[in-house]
Amino acid sequence: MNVTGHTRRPASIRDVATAAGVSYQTVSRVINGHPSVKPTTRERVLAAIDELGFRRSATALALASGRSRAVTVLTANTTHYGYASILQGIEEAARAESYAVGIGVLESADEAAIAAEVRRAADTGGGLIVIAYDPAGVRALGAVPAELPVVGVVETPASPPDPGHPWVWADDREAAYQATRHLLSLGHETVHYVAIPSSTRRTSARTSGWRQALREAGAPESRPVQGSWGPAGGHAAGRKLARDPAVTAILCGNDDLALGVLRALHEAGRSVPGEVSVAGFDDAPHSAYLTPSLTTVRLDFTGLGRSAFALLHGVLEESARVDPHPVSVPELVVRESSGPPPATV
Amino acid sequence: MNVTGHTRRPASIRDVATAAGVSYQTVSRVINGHPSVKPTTRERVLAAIDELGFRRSATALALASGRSRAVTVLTANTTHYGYASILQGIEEAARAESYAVGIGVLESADEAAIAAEVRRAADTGGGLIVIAYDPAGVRALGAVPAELPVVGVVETPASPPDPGHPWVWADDREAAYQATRHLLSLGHETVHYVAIPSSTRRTSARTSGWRQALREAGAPESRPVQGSWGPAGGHAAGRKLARDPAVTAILCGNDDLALGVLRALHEAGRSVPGEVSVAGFDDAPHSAYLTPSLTTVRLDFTGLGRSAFALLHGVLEESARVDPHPVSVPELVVRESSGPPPATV
DNA sequence: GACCCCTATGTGACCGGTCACAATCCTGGC
DNA sequence: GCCAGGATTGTGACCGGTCACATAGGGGTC
Repeated sequence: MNVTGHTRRPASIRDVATAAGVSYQTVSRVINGHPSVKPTTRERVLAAIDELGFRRSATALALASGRSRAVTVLTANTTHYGYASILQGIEEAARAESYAVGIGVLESADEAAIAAEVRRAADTGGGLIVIAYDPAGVRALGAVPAELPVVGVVETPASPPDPGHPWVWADDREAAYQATRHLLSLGHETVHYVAIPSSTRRTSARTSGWRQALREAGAPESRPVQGSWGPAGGHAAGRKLARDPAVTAILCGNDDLALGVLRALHEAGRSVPGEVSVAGFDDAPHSAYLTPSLTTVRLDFTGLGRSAFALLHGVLEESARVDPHPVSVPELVVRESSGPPPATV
Repeated sequence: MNVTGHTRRPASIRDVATAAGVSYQTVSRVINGHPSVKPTTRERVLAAIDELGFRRSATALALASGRSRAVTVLTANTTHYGYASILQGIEEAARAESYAVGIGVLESADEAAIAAEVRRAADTGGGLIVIAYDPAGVRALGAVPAELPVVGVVETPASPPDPGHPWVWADDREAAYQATRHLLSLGHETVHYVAIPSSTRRTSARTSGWRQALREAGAPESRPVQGSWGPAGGHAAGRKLARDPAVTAILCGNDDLALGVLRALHEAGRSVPGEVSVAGFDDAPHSAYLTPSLTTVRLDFTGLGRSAFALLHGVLEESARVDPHPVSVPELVVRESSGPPPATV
């Protein structure tokens, strides 16, 4: 029955209190579901709340109680498929717990800029989730003050930049291992690798999974070709590889790189999968519709995001602690872009 | 010189005040750059701030002053290229003005769910930007209470769902018009259209731009084929169109749809652009690397996001009002997927 | 009937800032 | 030397909630 007219200041608990003829504390008890409130009183208060259109101020709640029910996600990018999916997963889980989701983009990998961004995020209050798949993210994770509740979404669980912080990860190493084994099992002598920018100075999880598969098979190892995140990087790398007739199988650090590689091979007149097999990483939505459709490894980014939030939620609230390090299992998706090597050598 | 040890409560302005030997109000004046503070005093306060590592609480600021320096972006999706790019643009502009960016995903188009999400966003305080490219977004924009500062990113400026709210838009109509003209100019008798889900019950801006070009050229008009957002929808639509030998040119509502169409044509054995020309919409990063590379219309989504924020910023703060309805000019990008129709009919 | 405990409710202080107003200091003009 | 008036600085109340503690009524129990 909200027949109010003018744009006026929203109702506070004191407004509700006077309307219901009780004290503000009683109103507070009602909205918090405190047990010892007489049913009739509760009814009266609820009616007043309804009539005045009262909504509890998140700001005041945060200030008074300390707990803010908010997460800020720090990421280097929002447009890449993997990042965007993780974000979507976080948002989904956060919404279910009625947490607010904030986002901060780490535009530059510059120490000072990152520190500033981390401070800004910290000012917001609440928890932090840092997507640390790239140098900027890794630095940001490292720059988070120890007392702040934070969860990292990392590439390599073996080397968390800051041991005090919990993290989630997808098993990239296993995924790369599987993809490489798949290519080797088709008969390729070896597999070349086009890498995404490494998150650390050391080799990435994807790189080491690839290498491990080669070693186990006794296949010759080549240096990974350094790519970027997008198709342009893959295209450049693909041009180099296309010139080498010995190259018959290429694993790419993500599907966008693979797309660029595919294009470069096409331009060089090398057929896929006839002459060269290509495998991607991530199973982006478009990969199934490329021509040739792309063999890749599917990772559950959305689930990863949800896990990250669940973990943070556990850190923030005593209530439901969760399994510290959930791992999603990668799934090899074989499509048209991979096949046996050319018959004769 | 922050040699503090334990994890203790962050410093407040009163802590700074006692440390500097002044009143809390003076500290407030210093952090707000108020002119009438004696330089020596200011120095002392700044030193204390530095030493205690003081950071002004955004929460307390918001509560006390009312202004919250925050934007919440409401969107149906974060993973699609266009949406993600708009978001990135908003974040970029917001960061420059040191605004916090929140995000809420409209998972369902259900009225109640949307209303709940809008309320949640409103609770956060600050401004709202609603990406109203789809039914969920349009509804959300409509559900925003009149007193809330909000900017819509809409598809069709002609019919803003709520006239009270300002909006920005990219000239989708012009873009579709250009793309259609391009295909017609190559000699195609007509152009078929695979549509994205319309944001309104009426036809979308893209649809009407396409139709206008057909009318002006006196080309026969067909009913738009209803697609979805992703490549799967395009694939389904493409299969239908591939069966009709009269179809020689297809415009798609976005690049993902075009990808699906391309794939369907390939599977049906119809060559692109030999037998059929295809054009997309948006110029997603991967479109240049497809085979054939995709003719499309580039839209400056990031710029659109920046404009949206600028507009909201103007609404929120008296200071710098901006040009109410900035429009970015679409740019036709001709690539391999479009060409003249087959020689004989 | 005194005593105790539990239920139901109210009161004052506080979270960390801002705002409006009062109080003090200093300086120039006459 | 006195006073107006701007420059500086301080005080109390408030934003909208929460928290810790006090207060008033009922039942039991002995």
